[in-house]
Amino acid sequence: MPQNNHVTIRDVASSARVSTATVSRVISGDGYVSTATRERVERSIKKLGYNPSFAAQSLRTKKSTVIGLVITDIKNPFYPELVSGIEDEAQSRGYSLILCNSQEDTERENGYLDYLASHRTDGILICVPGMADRQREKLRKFMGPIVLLNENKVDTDFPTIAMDNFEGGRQIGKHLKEIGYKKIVYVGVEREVKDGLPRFEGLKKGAGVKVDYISSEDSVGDAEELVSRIVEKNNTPLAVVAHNDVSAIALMHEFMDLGFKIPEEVGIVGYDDIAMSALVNPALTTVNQNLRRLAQLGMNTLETLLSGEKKSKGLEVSPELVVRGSTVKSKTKSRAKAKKKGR
Amino acid sequence: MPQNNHVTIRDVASSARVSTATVSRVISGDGYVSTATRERVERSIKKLGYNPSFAAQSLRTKKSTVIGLVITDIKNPFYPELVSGIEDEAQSRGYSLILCNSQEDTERENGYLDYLASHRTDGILICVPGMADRQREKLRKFMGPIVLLNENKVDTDFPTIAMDNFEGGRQIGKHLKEIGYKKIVYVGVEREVKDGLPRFEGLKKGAGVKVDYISSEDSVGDAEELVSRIVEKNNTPLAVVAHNDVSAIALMHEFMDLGFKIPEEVGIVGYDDIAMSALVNPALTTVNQNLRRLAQLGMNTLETLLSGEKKSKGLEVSPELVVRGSTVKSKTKSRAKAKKKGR
DNA sequence: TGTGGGTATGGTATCGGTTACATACCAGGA
DNA sequence: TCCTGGTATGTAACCGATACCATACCCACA
Repeated sequence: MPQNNHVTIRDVASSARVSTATVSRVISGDGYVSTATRERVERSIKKLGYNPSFAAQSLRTKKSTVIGLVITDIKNPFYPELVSGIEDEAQSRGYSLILCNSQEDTERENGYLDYLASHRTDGILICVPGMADRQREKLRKFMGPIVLLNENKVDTDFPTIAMDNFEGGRQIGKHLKEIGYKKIVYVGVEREVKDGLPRFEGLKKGAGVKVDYISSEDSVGDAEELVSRIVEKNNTPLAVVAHNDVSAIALMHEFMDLGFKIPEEVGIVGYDDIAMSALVNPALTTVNQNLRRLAQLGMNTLETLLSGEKKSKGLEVSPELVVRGSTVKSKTKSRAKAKKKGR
Repeated sequence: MPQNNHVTIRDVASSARVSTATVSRVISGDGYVSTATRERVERSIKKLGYNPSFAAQSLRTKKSTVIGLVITDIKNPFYPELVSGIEDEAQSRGYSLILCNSQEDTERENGYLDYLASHRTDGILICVPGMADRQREKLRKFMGPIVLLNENKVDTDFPTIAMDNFEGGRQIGKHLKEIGYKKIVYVGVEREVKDGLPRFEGLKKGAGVKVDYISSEDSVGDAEELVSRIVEKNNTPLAVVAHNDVSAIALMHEFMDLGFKIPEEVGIVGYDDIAMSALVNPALTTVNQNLRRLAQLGMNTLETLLSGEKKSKGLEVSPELVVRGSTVKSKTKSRAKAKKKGR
């Protein structure tokens, strides 16, 4: 741990024999500075190892170049891809992120929102279903733009980047119809009806057949019980469409344990296209939500709002079906080899 | 977006008819304030919706209550658990996190370190193998404590929380020996020799038999090629120990594709115990690194350093073997039902 | 020669808190 | 009665940047 006291703009100024104003101009890059002076100042900065104080800058300019990202739980495999995308977008625009893991806890949400307000965070991205409703008042008080990600168009007046769940369902339905599944079961989670309903509707539309809706309380915990409920009422072949990949993988393995052949007797479809879906056997047919695009649109919207414009709201991201072995028997080895790096 | 100008401490002061000093005392909770005054001030704060400016506080006190967490890539399934744990620990101690996804890019590491310095971040947690070596100088310049997580004891003078890789390897070896595997192959990734070597040594020690070391460039990408190399040189039954779960799952499915029976002909062991490992079929035997504990120790160490103490360094976290179906045929259905919530 | 605009730089108030110091009151002990 | 120390509150300097304003120089053009 080196010298306790920081190098300030004054130190740089006196070292370069100019005023602090000039140093400030060099740093920010606007205003007039002669080339000779600029170079002298830059040398001093490097020599002294000067870093401008973010607190002082932020206090004076009332900008923080920090944005808050509120999610429910980073351990949920849906989020890392999104967080990573947003981090990239933010980084390239000169913003940094404060990560807020709300864990679906209203208290924590509250605390974080106060915290973000205190920090004069320039803006907030929220990807927590239903939070906008719960925290309506606090959000309204926040000065600065707020963008909701993956929120079903609710009655908020915040700009929203939605996912086209209907389209995702429709693509699944169309695919299953083409393969020839006559019997389709949709397994949804009660907490997620808002996303699930349009998917279910899209699925029916795309498949053109009747689709059963089975609802569970928890998406993974009771795979065993869910599967027994399904096989009790239906004959194979049938297709099972789950609300997310984790759930789909649990269901798939449960079916396999019971001796069902995948995909001949039971086809399985997930949602999200998490990394693992390409690695299980058979690999999972699923829907890629294009989170990269969600991240981009989210940051774009936030940035245009930041620059003062009143932005049109209501963008939507189209998902894309990814067909793998859990619905189609591959002739060759079609199981995707993920190119992810291990730790 | 409400009023553009923030409520300041002066607004509160005049509303409560006291000085700003008194309001400050109420907020910070130290110094003398009479009960009557305190209540009056608190009412004003609530009424006006006052949030102290973090920038002003931080500028004056030279503390930020923010710590930087540097990792390589949040998409790597190893990290979410760790990040989540650290976020919890930080939160409960009153700190917030700035998440730095370095993506193993030296440029980005550099940029982030400058950024953290500018922000007068109180401390830094680094969980990027090898980064301490690369960034030695920049880190030394940073005023404020730095703790390295999961770094093999290198020749740094930073406090380190290490993982006991030898012990993890030893537990795997002991387990495989008890089951009766005579032939063991360790698949490691070149970039990860530092973690891998002690594991390999522990594995030999625990198993008491010769162990082959096969090294690959990428932990997942070339599962097919790796498996063909393994089966070419070895007869079943054999056990394959991979450097991480993602890699192990890829290898396992490759073996299954080729018709090998798991675990009778080929036993598979991973490392990390990521969420998915309990959900694949057969479920993966692996080593839980106890990241929760790592997070706790990391934050503890950082906090004692923050409070000025010169802390002893060199803590170590013990891992724990988790036995599942990929090494032991389960009589009953032993596949763990993960209780994680889906999205 | 005077004027005006572009260029270069410095002086200093200001952002919104914290905190050292000063002030003042009150009670109890010498 | 005076002094001391605990309690309660106010005044104002300060943290480290930015940015408005002033100053000064140079050169071109009328």
